[in-house]
Amino acid sequence: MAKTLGYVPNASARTLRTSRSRVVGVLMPTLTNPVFAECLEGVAEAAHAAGYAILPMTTHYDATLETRCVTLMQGASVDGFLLVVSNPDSSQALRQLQRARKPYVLLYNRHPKHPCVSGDSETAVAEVVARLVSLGHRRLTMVSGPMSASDRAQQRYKGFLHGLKLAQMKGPCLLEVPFMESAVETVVSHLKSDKRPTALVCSNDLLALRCLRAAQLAGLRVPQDISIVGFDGITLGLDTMPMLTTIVQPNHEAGHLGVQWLVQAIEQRKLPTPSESVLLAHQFRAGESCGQAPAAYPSRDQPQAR
Amino acid sequence: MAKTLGYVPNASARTLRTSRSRVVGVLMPTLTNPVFAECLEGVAEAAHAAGYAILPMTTHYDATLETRCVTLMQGASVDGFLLVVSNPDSSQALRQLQRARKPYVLLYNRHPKHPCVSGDSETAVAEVVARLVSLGHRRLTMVSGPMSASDRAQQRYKGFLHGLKLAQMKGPCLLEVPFMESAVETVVSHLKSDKRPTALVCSNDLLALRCLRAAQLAGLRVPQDISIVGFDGITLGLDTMPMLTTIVQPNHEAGHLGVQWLVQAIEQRKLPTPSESVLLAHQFRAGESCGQAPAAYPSRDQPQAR
DNA sequence: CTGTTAGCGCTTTCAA
DNA sequence: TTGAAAGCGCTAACAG
Repeated sequence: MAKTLGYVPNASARTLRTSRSRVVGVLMPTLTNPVFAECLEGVAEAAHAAGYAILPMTTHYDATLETRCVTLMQGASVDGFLLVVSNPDSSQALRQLQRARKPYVLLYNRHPKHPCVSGDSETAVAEVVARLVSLGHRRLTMVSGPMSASDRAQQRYKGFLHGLKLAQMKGPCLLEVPFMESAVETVVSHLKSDKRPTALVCSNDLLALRCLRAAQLAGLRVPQDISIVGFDGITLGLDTMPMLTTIVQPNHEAGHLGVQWLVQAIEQRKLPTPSESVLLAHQFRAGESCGQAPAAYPSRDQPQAR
Repeated sequence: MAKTLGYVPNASARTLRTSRSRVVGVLMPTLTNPVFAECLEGVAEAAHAAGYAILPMTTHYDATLETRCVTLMQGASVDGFLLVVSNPDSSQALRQLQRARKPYVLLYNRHPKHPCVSGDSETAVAEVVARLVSLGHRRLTMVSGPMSASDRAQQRYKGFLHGLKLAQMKGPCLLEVPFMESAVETVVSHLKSDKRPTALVCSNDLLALRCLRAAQLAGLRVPQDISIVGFDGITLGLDTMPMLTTIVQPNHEAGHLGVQWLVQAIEQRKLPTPSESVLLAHQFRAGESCGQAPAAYPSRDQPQAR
């Protein structure tokens, strides 16, 4: 028969017969954070290139939902999973996948007992701290979302502590702000306190953007009065004023790699192993939100010449 | 037999038998624009609630890709389509769907011959223009992405023209900036020109954020020296400094409605019809980027007291 | 009303 | 090398 005729193989029949769906499930906390949206685009591209479809779901950082979604995806008989979980250690969803011996790869999470594609957040933040210190900053605050909701926040905080220690500075200051709401006010009041920091290290770019606003609301100029550094490298950070200084992670690429690894595993009928985990290189983007520490100690009590 | 036992029906077998996959294809220009990401979340939620999975793809405003993706999705035998196309009028992909008599619903697009869930961009922009005029603005520029890439841009521009006409103003000024790159510089030089506008009406929020930066680079204070209004109501606009004035569209809800309509059509085995198209109400968010027109004509040649 | 059966379109196996 | 046939798990139709 002429195959020039528009013949399209029936995916369901194939799946039924081979018990392989050529679909990978993708679980992310949210798409509202451009980091994940960008990564998902990468995933979609790579999956498509490999002849796979994707089934994406979002969990809003809710571990219960994670489990529910994974169950749902299993029902849809996906061939493998790409996940960003809240906490690999305690994740019920991951345990479920391990029990079922389903291939999966974690994105952004980093954990010795799971196959992960991630950046080295800890080192990156430590480097940023060193950079800030060399610019004369002595009072740093880390601004973070809820630690419990994300192992990345934890790692980044660890990096912060590490950086401080290397610089032989003490009194780590952590500002943990609630999720979406009122972050700005919290930061503003922190910045109005007596011994405010000269630099904010933010655990992600979305938070950093809010800090940019908070600083200005507090009457501080960025970067003259206070430096602000983000983490993630979302494209939007390029258009803020001042342009956000941040650590850029290859979001797109992370998606690509995750898919490639997972697909390869699926086709070879083996599980991705933790030992093959990939660390992606981060990159510092100078931006404009970060500068020399103000000459005077950043307080009203003792103005002081250079 | 005990159904308490973990029985999970096999989706492929069911699809094969019933020739219904319970999957809807979702086509969007990009996920990097939070508007679409938010909408996709709405779609995902509603689809899940209705027992459907989604298959999302992005086209990057490329009509050729639109067609290719739709073909791909047909191959995956999705039951229906949710699409944001560049231009419904000329869309090859839509023609293909019509020929195949596949149920589909357009999101954000607005066209009399297609089933659409959209906002009334035209009216909304005209209202904004009226608002600006009542604040004393007489020189407005519309900043838009490539008109050809999106019917929304066209409608918004139409609204702009309409608004100007109602206010009996002439000399519509349009600044069409290239896609991602260099938008900022283009705007900066526009703002440095002799008779610069006192207000920028942006065809979307992402562009408005760039204008915020451009204005400041041009040495203008927002909103004292220039007002800037966006369109879309992305969450990020709440955290800029000044907070973005914009028209908020119910992105989440648009996704919900689209899914509900589509699913209903699928289950009743009929096609969504253009006549049932839904117009969603927009909402004005005052923000902080918009104010009274500067007392003096906005130029260096004649400073002038209030 | 309950239980049995044919067949959806594909792949894989086995016979010719 | 090519071709026929079985069967994946489900649902719809039909018989008991």
